[in-house]
Amino acid sequence: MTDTDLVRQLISRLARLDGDAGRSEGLNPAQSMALEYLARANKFSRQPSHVAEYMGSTRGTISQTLKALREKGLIAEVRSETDRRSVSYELTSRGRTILAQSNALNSAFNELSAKELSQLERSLQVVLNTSLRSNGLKPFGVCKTCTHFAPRTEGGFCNLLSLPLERSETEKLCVENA
Amino acid sequence: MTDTDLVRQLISRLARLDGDAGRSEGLNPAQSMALEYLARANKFSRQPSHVAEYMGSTRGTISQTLKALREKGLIAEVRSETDRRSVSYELTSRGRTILAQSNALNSAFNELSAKELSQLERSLQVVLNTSLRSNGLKPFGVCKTCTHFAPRTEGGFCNLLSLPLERSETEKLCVENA
DNA sequence: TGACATAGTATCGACTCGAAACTATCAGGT
DNA sequence: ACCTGATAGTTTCGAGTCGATACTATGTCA
Repeated sequence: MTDTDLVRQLISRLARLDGDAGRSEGLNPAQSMALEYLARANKFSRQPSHVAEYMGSTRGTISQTLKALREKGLIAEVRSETDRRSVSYELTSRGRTILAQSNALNSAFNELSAKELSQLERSLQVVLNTSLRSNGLKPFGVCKTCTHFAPRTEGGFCNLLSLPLERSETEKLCVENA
Repeated sequence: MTDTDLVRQLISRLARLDGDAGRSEGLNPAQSMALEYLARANKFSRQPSHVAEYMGSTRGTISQTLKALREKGLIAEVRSETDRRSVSYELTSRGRTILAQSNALNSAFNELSAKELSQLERSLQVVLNTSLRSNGLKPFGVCKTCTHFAPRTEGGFCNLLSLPLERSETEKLCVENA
């Protein structure tokens, strides 16, 4: 029983508590996670394959999860105009409402000081990025932190997609983040 | 998008990566967690109802999970001699082998210094205990940290069960921990 | 000897999950 | 224009989770 084993088990238990929070709203952990991802991802990163990559799952599985969320009226399909195979999802107003309600774990974090919380965030981020890299998975960081991002007075610019970004976009998750 | 939301999402992603580690051994996250719990719990805390409490699940669900682990030959049933309803489980040698192999996330923690790791452990423990308390769940801490524990030169003594504890027992999880 | 609590199991329906097969669409080369 | 192959999503399968409910067997207390 090492220290890292202990931390791993703490993380597992916390994730279970957190995932169970959405159950009262009729969501299981996978559905909560997909909904949260869609809420945080930018408009280039809301396709089924992106959700699958983020969650470390397969397109087939995520197809089912998105179908469940769609039938519950929490997300809506947006078809691409340039690629007729491509589908994107966005939260309905009901989806946003549900999401805001399922944050049971949040109050527990108040026990930590602002400094402890930011230290916690940094440590978890380091461990996550290392694991993702060693498993060949994408980081899905926010635009601001990306190597393709160039800051502008208002918002920024993505050098990979050659597109200007509004300020709100720069806070969102992106598949292309590197 | 608050800081606590971010930390929650980091925890979810890490837990998924960690849970998936056992899949190559043919275990799903729930099975991994139950196996890890049984490996860490003391002999008074290895009954199906204890596993259910630890995992925040129901006896019915855990009954199925334990059945799967039993059929895979990773745990063995031990019937109580004093209460014929009661069943307890312990790891087989095969179970211990499998458990030792499924620790994919561990190397990522090497990125953190010893100090950062212990700080991380402390913060997570605080948040977990707060959440558990506010949800009316048991902490499942190790004997050493329990209010019923009295240290002795070799091991200790449990004032609740009025039983001496070997040194190795004092490092194990207990249902009665308070 | 009840009445009731407790330990565990079985079953149901909705869902996850990986794997594999499948459809539709797009892109490159000839 | 045509064929080939890649890509985006969906469907289906079997094993399993999960909560809820109903069930059996055993223990406890009056």
